[in-house]
Amino acid sequence: MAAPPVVAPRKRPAQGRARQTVAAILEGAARILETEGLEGFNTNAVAGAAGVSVGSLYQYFPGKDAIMAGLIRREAQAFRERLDEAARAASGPPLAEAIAVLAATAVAHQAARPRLARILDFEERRLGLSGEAEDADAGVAAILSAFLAERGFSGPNAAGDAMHIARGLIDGALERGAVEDLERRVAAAVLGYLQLMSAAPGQEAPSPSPAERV
Amino acid sequence: MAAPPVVAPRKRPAQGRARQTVAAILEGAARILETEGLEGFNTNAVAGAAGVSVGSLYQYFPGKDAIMAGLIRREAQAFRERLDEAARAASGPPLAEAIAVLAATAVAHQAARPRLARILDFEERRLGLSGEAEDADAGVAAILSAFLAERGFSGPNAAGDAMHIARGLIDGALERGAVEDLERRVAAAVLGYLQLMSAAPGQEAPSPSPAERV
Amino acid sequence: MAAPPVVAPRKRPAQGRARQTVAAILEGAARILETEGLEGFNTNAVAGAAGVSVGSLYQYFPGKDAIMAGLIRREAQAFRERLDEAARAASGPPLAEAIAVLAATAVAHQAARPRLARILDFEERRLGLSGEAEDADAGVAAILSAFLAERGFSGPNAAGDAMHIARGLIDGALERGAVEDLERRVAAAVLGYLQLMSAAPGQEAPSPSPAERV
Amino acid sequence: MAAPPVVAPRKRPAQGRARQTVAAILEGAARILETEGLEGFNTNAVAGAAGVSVGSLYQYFPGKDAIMAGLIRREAQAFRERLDEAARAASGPPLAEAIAVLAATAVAHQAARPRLARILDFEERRLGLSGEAEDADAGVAAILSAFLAERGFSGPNAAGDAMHIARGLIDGALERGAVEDLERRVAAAVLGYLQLMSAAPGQEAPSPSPAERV
DNA sequence: CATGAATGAGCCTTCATTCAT
DNA sequence: AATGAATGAAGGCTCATTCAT
Repeated sequence: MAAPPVVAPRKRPAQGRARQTVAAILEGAARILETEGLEGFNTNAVAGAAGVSVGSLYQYFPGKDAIMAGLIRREAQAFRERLDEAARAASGPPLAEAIAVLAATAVAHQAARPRLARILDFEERRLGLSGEAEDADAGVAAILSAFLAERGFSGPNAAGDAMHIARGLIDGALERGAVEDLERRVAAAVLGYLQLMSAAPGQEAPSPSPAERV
Repeated sequence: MAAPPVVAPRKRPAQGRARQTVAAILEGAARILETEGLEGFNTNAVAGAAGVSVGSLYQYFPGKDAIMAGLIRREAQAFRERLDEAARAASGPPLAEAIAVLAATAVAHQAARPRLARILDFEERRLGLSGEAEDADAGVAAILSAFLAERGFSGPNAAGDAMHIARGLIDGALERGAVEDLERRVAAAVLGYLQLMSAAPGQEAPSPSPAERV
Repeated sequence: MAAPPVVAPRKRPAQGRARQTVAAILEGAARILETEGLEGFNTNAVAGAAGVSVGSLYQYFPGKDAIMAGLIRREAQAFRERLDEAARAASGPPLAEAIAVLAATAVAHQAARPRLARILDFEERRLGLSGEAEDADAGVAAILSAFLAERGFSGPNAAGDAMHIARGLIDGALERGAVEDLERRVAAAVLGYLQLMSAAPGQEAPSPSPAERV
Repeated sequence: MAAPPVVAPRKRPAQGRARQTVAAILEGAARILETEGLEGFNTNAVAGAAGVSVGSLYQYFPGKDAIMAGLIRREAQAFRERLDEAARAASGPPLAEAIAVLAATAVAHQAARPRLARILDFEERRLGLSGEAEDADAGVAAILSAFLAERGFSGPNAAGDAMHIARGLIDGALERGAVEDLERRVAAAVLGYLQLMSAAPGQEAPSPSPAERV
C-alpha cells in the first residue's frame, strides 16, 4: 500500500510576490502537462518552465503531488466561477436554452486546454481529491444541482450524471477532432438525458412541470 | 520531443506455452493496475504478479508500453466481442429496448473492473493507439455505427458521441459509487441524445422513420 | 545498426566545485579502468571510485560513453602538452637526439599507466573520436607532422606511422614486461623507419638534407 | 577481484559434425565482432550468426570467454601457418627481401579482417592468454625469433618488438585508411629497427655479418 | 544431442527531495 | 528566501547461463 499523497499547500502565500511565484509554478506545471504530458511532468521541468529553481518550488509545495493538486484546484475554481456565472445567466430562459448556455461554458472550458483538462481529470482521482470537502468537482456539482433543482430535476444523480455525460462527450470529441457543432451535441445529450429520466416512471426524478419541457 | 512509444508485440506466441505466458503477463498487468494504479505499474511488479521473470516478460514484449498496449488490445477485443453479440441480439427489438441492451453491455464491461477500464482508457490516448486502423475503439465504433445506421442515425458523430457519453457517464457513476439503476441512466443518455439530434433541424442526422421513434 | 554513442559533455563546469567534481569523476574512471579493466567500468563503480553519487555523475556526463570520451580527451591533452614541450626542446639537436627525446616522452606517458593507455586507445576507436577535428590524436599527429616537416620528412604517412610504430612497440613491450632500454628501442624503430623511407626511391618522402642523416 | 575467465574448450570435438559446429560458432563469432563490435558480441547473437541454438553453443564452449579464446586461437594459428610458410620462403633471399615477404604476410593477414584483428588483439590480453604455453603469439614470436636468429639478430626483444612494430603500424594505417604502399612501410619500420639496433654499440644485439646488411 | 523459453543478477539512467551556499 | 549541486532509491532493460522438453 502506498502512503496517501501529500497534497496540502505548504503555506498560504499572503504576500504579493509569493502569490506570483505560486501562480508561476502552477502555470509552468500546466504548460508542461500540455506539451509533455504526464510523462514529462517532473519537478525540474516544472521549475524550469516556471522560471524558478527547484528549491523555490519546494518552498511553496511540499511535493510533486501538491503541485498537481494545486493545479487541479486552480482549474476547478476557474471553471466553477465561469459555470456559476453561466448558471445565473441561465436562470431565466427556458430549459433548453439554459442548458445550451451551460453546455457552451463546459465546451469552452475544456476546449481551451484539452490535454490539460483530461490529465487533470485523471489525476484528480488518483490523488483522491474528490473526497475533500472543499473539492473541485463538488463545487461544480453543487452549482449544477442547484440549477437542476430549480427546474424540478432533483434526482440524486442528475447533476453528477449531467456533468460526466458532458465531460465524456466533450473529451472524446476533442480527441477525435470532431468539434463541429459540439455545443449543440452536448446540450442534446444532457437535455435528452434529463427529459427521458423524468418522463420515465422510474424512481429517479419527479416530472418537471410541463412548461419546462424543452 | 519524446520518441513514440514502442507498442508492437515482440513475437507471435504460436505455441501453447508461450501463449499462456503472454496471457499470464497481461493478467498480471491488469491486476497491478487495479490494485496499485499507474504508479505501481512497473515491469518488476507486473512480472511478479504474472508469476514470471522479467526476462520472460521482455521475451514477449519489447518494453513496458507494449504490455500496456497488449492489455488495451485484449480488453478492447473482449468488449468488442460482447458488444457485437449484444448488437446482434438488439437488431430486432424497438430502438429503446435495443439501446438498453447495448447500455447494459457497456455497464457490465466497465463495472467488472472499473479502475482498470479507466486507466486503460487514459493510456490508450497516450500511446496513440487510437490511430491504429485495426484498433480498439475503432472496432467498437464500427459496431455502433452499423447498428445506428440500420436505425437511420447516420450522423458522422452519432456513434462516437454515443460511445463517449456512455463511457463518461458509467465511469463517473462508478467513481461516485452511484450505480443504482445505472443501465437505465446510460440508456436514457444515449437515447435522449439520439432523439434530440435527429429531431433538431441541424446538420447532424436525418430523421429516422417515425416508427423508429422510441 | 547501433546509434552513435553520446560523447558530448553535458555542461561546461565553470565553477570551481563543479570542475573538481568533473576531475574526480575522470580520475575515478581512470582508476577503475586500471584496476578492473573495461569489464569493471560501470557507472556505479566510477561514481564510487570518484567519491560522488551516480546522480552527480549524470549531472556532468550524459552517459557512460561520455565519461570514457572525457577521459580520452584528458589523457590526449596531457600527452599533447608533454609532447609539444618535448618537440620544442628537440628542435635544436640533430635528428637522432631529437627523436630520442620524443621517444622518451612517449614511453614515459604510456608507461605511467599502461593498462589505462591501452584501453583508452581501444575505446577511442569504438567511440569514433578520432574523427573529431579538435581531437586527441589529431593534435599529437599535428605536432609530429610539424616536427618532421622541419626535418624534411613530409610524406603523408610519416607522422601517423611514427606514432603508431611507437605506440605498438611500447604497448607490446610493457605487456611483455620487456622495458629494458625501451626508449632506445623506440627511437631506433622510428628513426630506422624514417631513414629507410627517405632513402628509398619510393614515392613516400623526399630525401632530407644529408646533414640531417642520423 | 574477478575470477579468471574460463577459456578452455569444453571437449575435443573429434567427430566431423561436432567439428563443423565448432567452426560455425567461431565463424559466427568472427562475423558478429566484425559487424557489431565487442558491444554486439553476445551469446545469442553469436548463436544466431552461427545458425545454431544457444544450447548447442554451450555444448561446445563452457562460456562466452571461451568462444573468444577459441576465435583468438583460430586466428593465431592461421597467421602462424601463413607466417611459417612465408618464413621458409624467406630463408634464402637477402634480409631486405625476406623482411618484405614477412611484412606482406602480416599486412595481408591483418587487412583481411581489420576490425576483427584489432578486437582479438585487445581481448587476448584481457583473457590473459599470452600466459598460456600453447599460446597464440608465442608461436608467432617463436617463428620470428628463429628467422631473426638465423640472420644473426638474437637480442631478447628483437622478435617481440618487430611483431609489435608491425602490428601497431598496420593497425593504425588501416584505421586511418592509409594503405598505400603499406607493405613497404612495414618492411621499412622493421628493417630500420633491426639495423639501428644492431649498429648501435648497445647491449641489445650482436652485429650481424656485414654481408647481411641490407 | 539440439532447442529455445525461462531466469535473475547486474547495469544504466531518471528524478523527487535535501541542503550547503 | 533563492539557488542548484548532490544524493540515492527505484525502475527499465540486457544478456550469460540453465534446463525442461
